[in-house]
Amino acid sequence: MISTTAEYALRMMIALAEADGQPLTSEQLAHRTDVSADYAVKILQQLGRARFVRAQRGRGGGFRLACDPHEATLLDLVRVIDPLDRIMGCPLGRVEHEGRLCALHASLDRAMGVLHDELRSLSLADLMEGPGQPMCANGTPTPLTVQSTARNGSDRSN
Amino acid sequence: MISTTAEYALRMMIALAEADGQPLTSEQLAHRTDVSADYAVKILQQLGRARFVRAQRGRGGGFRLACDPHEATLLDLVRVIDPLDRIMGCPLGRVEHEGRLCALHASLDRAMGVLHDELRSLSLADLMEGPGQPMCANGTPTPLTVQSTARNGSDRSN
DNA sequence: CTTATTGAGGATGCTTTTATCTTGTTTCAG
DNA sequence: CTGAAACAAGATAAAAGCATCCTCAATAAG
Repeated sequence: MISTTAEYALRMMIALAEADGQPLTSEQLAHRTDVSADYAVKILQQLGRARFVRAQRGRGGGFRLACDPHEATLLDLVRVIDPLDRIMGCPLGRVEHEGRLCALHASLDRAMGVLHDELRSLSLADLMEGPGQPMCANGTPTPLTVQSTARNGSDRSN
Repeated sequence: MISTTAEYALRMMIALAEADGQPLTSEQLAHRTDVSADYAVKILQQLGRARFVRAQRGRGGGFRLACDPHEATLLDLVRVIDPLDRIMGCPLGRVEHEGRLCALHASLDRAMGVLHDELRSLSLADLMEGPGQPMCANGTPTPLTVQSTARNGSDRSN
């Protein structure tokens, strides 16, 4: 659904938001979010070009949040990395489907729509954990493991 | 959101559903759905192993639908190709987040949940076009072009 | 000014996904 | 039985995503 790089970006944005204005070096961010230091820099550069963070070079430098955590939505942040585009016209270029997508693409676009809505409904501030609840990642390097659910309706235990 | 291979799979399943029981060769399917013939076979094999289609070898053979178009959901079909997994436990393996995901992963899982719901709400039959409305793909090879929407609420013109 | 610190950005390599190629097996017609 | 039609499956190749490495530029301390 979203790329691993996009998840890294979200983790680092959360870490920066929790740092509350204080600059963090790429090394610190990488360690806190369990992202490799080299790759973290690359992602932070993309976030910088999108104006979500500001970088300060040299001694005492680092990265600081450059947006209001209550304003920046998950959708905004994810889309810095993943296009996550709505389907605007027939991907196959069929003229008769312009302005009126076929059932397949209309459905896929609708799915993208609900995904957009969901990701837009949450801000960076919503993802900040309280002081006692550390974010998922603080220097515990572990392999990524994810499992599958069969066919259960909705199931939002949150 | 979903891979191009998954979209190919959906296109071919629609073409098979519209063929109404009549077997279609991989060549015919590839042509109708604008997928390369070689790659189409690979995807059809995956759909066959998942029991959504049945293959008949030899002269006069081809692929036939092996499921009820009203029963097979988009979710079922897409997941033959893309895992599209819910997040069951902390992807970073943090013990304190097992059974209770952190805000980030809870949110990403919720987004995956609404995507599941949306894709599960539609069946293969829902994607079949009427006789006058040909599916998006009938031998018009054109590059895939998709565009982006800025920040517009919901926007389900469907 | 020199040096240490820190981000910027290009080059490179590894892995996964996407796509193609080649060989084999099944099936039917003649 | 032979040959053509058609799927099966492994090997290979090309492209995209993920990750690392190296050199350069900016900044601050001494």
